[in-house]
Amino acid sequence: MIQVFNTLTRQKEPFTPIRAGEAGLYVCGVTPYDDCHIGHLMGPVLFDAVSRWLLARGLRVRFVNNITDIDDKIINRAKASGESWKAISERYTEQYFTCMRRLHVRTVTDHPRCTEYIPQMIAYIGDLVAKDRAYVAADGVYYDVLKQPDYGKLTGRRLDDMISGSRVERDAGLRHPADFALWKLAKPGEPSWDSPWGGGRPGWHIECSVMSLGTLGETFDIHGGGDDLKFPHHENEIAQGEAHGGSYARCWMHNGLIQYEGVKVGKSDPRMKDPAFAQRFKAVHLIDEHGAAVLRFLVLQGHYRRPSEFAEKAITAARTALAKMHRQFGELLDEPLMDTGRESDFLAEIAARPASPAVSSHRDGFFSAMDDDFGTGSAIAHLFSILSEARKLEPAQARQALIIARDLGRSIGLFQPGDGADTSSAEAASSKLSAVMELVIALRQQARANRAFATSDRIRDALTAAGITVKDAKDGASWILGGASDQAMERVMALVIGLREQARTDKDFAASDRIRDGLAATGITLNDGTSGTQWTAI
RNA sequence: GGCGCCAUGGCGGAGUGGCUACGCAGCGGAUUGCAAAUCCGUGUACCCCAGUUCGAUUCUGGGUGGCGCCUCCA
Repeated sequence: MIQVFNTLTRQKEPFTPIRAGEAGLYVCGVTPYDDCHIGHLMGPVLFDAVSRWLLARGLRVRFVNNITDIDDKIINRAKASGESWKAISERYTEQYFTCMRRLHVRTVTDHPRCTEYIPQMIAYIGDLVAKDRAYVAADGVYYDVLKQPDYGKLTGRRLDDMISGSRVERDAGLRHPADFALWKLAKPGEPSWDSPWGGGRPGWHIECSVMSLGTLGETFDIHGGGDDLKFPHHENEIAQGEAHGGSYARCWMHNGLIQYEGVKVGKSDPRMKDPAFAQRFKAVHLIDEHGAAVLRFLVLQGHYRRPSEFAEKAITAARTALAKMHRQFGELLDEPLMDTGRESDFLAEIAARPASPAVSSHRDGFFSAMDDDFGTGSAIAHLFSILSEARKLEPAQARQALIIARDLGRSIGLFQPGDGADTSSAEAASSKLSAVMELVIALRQQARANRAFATSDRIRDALTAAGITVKDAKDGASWILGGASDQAMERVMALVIGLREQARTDKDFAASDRIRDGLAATGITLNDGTSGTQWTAI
């Protein structure tokens, strides 16, 4: 039995689908008007894990993640840049999709867009007006909050408090300051759709109510979104939804937000004024820099309801931990995913595999952790324990245990084929090239100073083969890269390792250590194994 | 002013009325030319004060501190 924490009731409740064997999940997506912030991916990653688990537990899941592709922010951006609002929203929507793909978010079934639902929205608003739950004002149609006796029930607030509270401002045209726009009449030059109230566009909130109705029905199982959307967005969705159809989402799930050094990194965070600070939270940048697997692991290691710390230290710790797992999986990590249409069979099959008592007990622990409000952090802890157990087992049994851990992880989107690259050297290669080249040039200069021209020429030849041209000048040497940096890195490292190998063969350990130390200073470590020396970049 | 969340060992982060996750870092040892990786071992932490209890980090009340929302936000 799966338990889910419902924000509406503030307690865990057994998950009982409206239609047996099916689950309807709606998670608020983005308004695509700017580069994707890592916070925008929290919902997709977290709810993808939720969705995968529901699938694994035998439910058919319809997972809707909307795109609010028309909004004031997009229009303002278009006005400022001269680009069309359509081009802007399409570009950033595409970026959002790309980030999701890279983060292995695979379970979303629908991405409805606002602009595809305009007629339905107009009908919906018309219904609210007809029911006297909305009214026409000078600049649009507004929802009448006073007609909703329990308005504010999701976040436990009362209308009176909000007025005295401060920032809700009186507007002469509205019946109540908390009334919100369902339809906004267009000003000249703004995008506009015809409606009974005049040309305009939908207000914020209405799109989610209408698109969830269109995809999942009037009432559905789970509505998710970021913690900051509780108010006013979700509160207003509930108001509309209940005014329209009587009942709306049954269960509300809210994910914690991204923070840096304990403080939320949001739109209006003063720190965001620093371009360098803003840059580090851009999704594309983070994925490039740290790898999707590491980020997914970091997020899943915590609990979905709690904030997620994205300080450098936290990311590094996540990478180290994941790298350790990846190393232990070895080639098992890259084995293809099981092709299974019915996830539950897959999970049942994992549960049925033979395992040592300790492994079996942690496998059970994984199931319980996930069933209890999707405790991914605790579930991952059991994975670590299985790996730890595996080290004590005979090779054949150990392999079985590793496969169990891998497949459990895969049930929530971890350990995908190719993930190893995110924790290995390849990613970091290009940025390290110039640091290593500095060392290589120094080694060559030294060889020349010692009149060891054989070594010096060997270095130049190897660099040439790597696509690097060396130029000697009076005041030192410089180099130019002709080809791809990652390939050059591999070759240069092979050269450096070869040089060190030579020194070791000559028992010149001082020289050998100078090379190791020089590399270590640039963040590259060498591992002398039985099959040769491997290198790893941090 | 209103509503809510959280306080766990050096750090991150689960969890439980008594059996003290997990990861990172640290320390000791094995291994290694030296390292790295790996392996073995190692740390009785739970904001403060009352109360309930045989027993509380875990429950109740109060306090303190941090954070979030009440404006745009995922």
